[in-house]
Amino acid sequence: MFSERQQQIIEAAINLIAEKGIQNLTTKNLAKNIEISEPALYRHFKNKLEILKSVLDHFSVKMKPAIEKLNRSSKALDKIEKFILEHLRIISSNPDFAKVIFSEANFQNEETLILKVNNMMNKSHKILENVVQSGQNIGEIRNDISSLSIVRMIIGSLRLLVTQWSMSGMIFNLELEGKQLSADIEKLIKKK
Amino acid sequence: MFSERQQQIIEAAINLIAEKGIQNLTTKNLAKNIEISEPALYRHFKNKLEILKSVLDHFSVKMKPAIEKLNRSSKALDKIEKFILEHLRIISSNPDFAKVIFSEANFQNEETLILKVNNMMNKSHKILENVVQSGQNIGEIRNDISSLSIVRMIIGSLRLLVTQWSMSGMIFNLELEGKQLSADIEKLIKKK
DNA sequence: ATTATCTTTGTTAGTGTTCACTAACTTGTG
DNA sequence: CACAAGTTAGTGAACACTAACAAAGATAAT
Repeated sequence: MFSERQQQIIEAAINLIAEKGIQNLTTKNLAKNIEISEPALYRHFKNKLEILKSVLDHFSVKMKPAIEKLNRSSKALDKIEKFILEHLRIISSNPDFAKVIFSEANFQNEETLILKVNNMMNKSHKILENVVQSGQNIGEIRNDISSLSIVRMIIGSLRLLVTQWSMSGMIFNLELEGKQLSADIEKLIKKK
Repeated sequence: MFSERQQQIIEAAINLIAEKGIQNLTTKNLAKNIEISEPALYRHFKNKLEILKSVLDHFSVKMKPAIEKLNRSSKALDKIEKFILEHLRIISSNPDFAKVIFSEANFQNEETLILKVNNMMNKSHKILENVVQSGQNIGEIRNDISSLSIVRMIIGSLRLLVTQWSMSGMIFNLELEGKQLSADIEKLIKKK
């Protein structure tokens, strides 16, 4: 799909965003980062917007395993734990991703980018909601609480954890902290 | 503290950010919005950074009641409910705030702005953590779960709810949805 | 096998636009 | 007549992007 040069550009773009935010992503910085001239970028992407779209696609591909691995578990609670830990594992080993996630909101101006981000978010929310609902149906998860609230708490706390990790300069072990969070969530929503 | 003109500029800045994101906040747009010339802005603020700082200060002042009202309740669970509902009430009646919250992350580049945002967040997190901990101590809140996890779930789901409300174009009733969330959180963390 | 041509990927130099901000001057008010 | 608050005109810097040309390899005709 993407040529080597294109991948190089995408990765450089992510680096630049992670370093100093989205406003650090300029064609000048991008070109300097991979040591080609600025116009050479336009041999590989139509314009800057296409680069940003490709960053999101790259992002979405890298995050895929976090959802695909869910089916390997049979229990709902195990799936939820995997959902949390796999997300954190991927972010942990691609720390730049954490910063790009927060820049998402900065993409506000471009209609197509907003749509892309919304679709990505909605997709994983729906998958998790299905897991929670079927867990409630088979009596694994308490059903005196709406699945929507449970999903909001899981994804909300997950996102906040990543935010805190990123803003703290990544000083704590994200995956370890995630295990604690995951265990606590399980305690709360498990049906006794 | 702020002159009338300064307040007018701050409010216009928030409008612009809410409308099309932080990159929509230009001196040109700001001037046009309040129908003065661009240089006139500099009679009231040293530069654009000072305007952004003032936006955050304005924000912080407006959000204050959400925390100050906590003391009127005696029970921890009531305080948590108030924490959630007051935040949502303020955001609900100042819808532009929701968008500005997400632009927070875009302030990345300016050291002083990051500090301001971090301080604001940390302050309310700590207050809520104290509420949770004393609730655990007096046996109102279950203590088989760390207060950190509980706080993360409350604030995480609160932020996500606001994000979803804002991204959906504010199509649902934020306060109503907040009541549901608050009730569900209470069910989960209440000691029986 | 050699030559001719096309395509890909790069370069240097420069475009117009937008940005935050300033200089210098003006006007209204106490 | 001092001062606060406005104006018009314009600054250099940064931005995304383009025009024109160069080099090198692949393809194809002779």
